[in-house]
Amino acid sequence: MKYEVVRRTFIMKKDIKKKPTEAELNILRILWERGASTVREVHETLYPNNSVGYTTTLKLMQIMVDKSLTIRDTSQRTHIYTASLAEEQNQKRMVKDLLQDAFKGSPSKLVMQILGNHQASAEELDEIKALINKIEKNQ
Amino acid sequence: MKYEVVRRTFIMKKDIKKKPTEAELNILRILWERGASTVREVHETLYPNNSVGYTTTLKLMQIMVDKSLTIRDTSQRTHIYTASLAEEQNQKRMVKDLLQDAFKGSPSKLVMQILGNHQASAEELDEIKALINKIEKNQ
DNA sequence: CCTGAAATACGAAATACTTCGTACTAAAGT
DNA sequence: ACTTTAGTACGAAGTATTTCGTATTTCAGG
Repeated sequence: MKYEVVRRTFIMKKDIKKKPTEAELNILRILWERGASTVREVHETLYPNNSVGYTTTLKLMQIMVDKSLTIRDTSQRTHIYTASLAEEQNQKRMVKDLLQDAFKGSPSKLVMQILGNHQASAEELDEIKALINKIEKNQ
Repeated sequence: MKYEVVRRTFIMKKDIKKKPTEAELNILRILWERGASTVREVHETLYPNNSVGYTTTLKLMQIMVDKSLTIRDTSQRTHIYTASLAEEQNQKRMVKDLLQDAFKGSPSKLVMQILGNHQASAEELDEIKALINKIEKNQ
């Protein structure tokens, strides 16, 4: 029996998710924190003393729509933006990069560095230990 | 749009070491790995197939001297470069940034993310647990 | 309807980062 | 001494990213 191979060809220039730039990440952080927001809301949260102009934020957020980092609802005059990249996805990528770039791919070295340099509560430490125990059981 | 623009200009301390760029970090990695090296050594390690020109690497390493990211010994015709930023210092900064930028400053969240997504050996996990126990005793 | 505030659209300047070409210099081999 | 080779110096082109100015649009209040 022959199977018809149905190949869907996407012209997906727009769908390639490039790593967000520094400025884009700042905006994503606000969107993750606040949820769907207008340009003005993002702008005022990010630059309470207008250290950059409103149109700068606007432009950036428009670029992010092009790059598919955000989605926007244009049904009203004032557009509403939402992060399309999930916060967790981004965390995953950033950790992967850091691991690669600065810790020669060794997760344990990275973990030891964090624990050695940053305060965590007793509860948090226990939680981590519990996770380790769980991992050890499964492997 | 008429907004009163009130901008604040921050004047930065001059001796603050700026964060190395992507390309600079690539070079630093080689220097940390190999120790003191010539431009040619770094270049050939980094681009074994000459995907970028020699003078590009040279220029970058010269810029890094300006920024005090490296030190160089010019007593011989062929200069010898050394990383002035220690690898550990850099790791510390990068982790701090990641924590700040993507994990709302919560080290335990970050640790959990790493352990959940990256394979570590039983020995490494034990090592981490040992460290946690030590921390718990001291706090 | 008109006007003005508040929004979007968009080109382009400004800045930051990377790459390269060319000039020059010192050392080594002939 | 002369030529080749391997190095540095450095301006400037090429990209990527960020910022802004100006034009245009929409809507609400008089």
